[in-house]
Amino acid sequence: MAFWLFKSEPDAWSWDKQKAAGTKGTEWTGVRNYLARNNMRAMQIGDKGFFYHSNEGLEVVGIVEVCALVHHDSTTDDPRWECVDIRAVQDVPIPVTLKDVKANPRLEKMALVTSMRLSVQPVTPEEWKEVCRMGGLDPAPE
DNA sequence: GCCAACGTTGGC
DNA sequence: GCCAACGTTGGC
Repeated sequence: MAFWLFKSEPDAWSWDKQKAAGTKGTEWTGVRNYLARNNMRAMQIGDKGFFYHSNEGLEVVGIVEVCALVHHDSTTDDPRWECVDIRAVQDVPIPVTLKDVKANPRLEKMALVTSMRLSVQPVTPEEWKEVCRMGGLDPAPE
């Protein structure tokens, strides 16, 4: 199983809305970046991800799970753009802020720091465990 | 609201 | 195929 990080501006799509979408989940639409799309192409059912609020909050607020493999993004006619479906799994009890991530030497290589603008990012198992620990989720959900 | 970083577009 | 111009993202 692989780990990921999904970025969203709370104004556009917040963690509350994601949770309200329930276990059926929602399409992660609107990605118009090849690298981000390729990350979604690599996702498997059951892969876990962090839900990160950009612009406002700047923190990891929840855990999500991939519940549908990549398929065409219904919000565009352009066949290049695809998306997966994700569903909320649980809150992160203590949201992990970008500041916290930057201040932690074990997370200095995290894409959140090094590839600031990438909206769908891979997360290593080590980073996953560390962010979960910081977020008050211990042991980390497998 | 500003601006740096970076991805994309388009002229050559 | 290069690279300058442009647009967008996202932290501050």
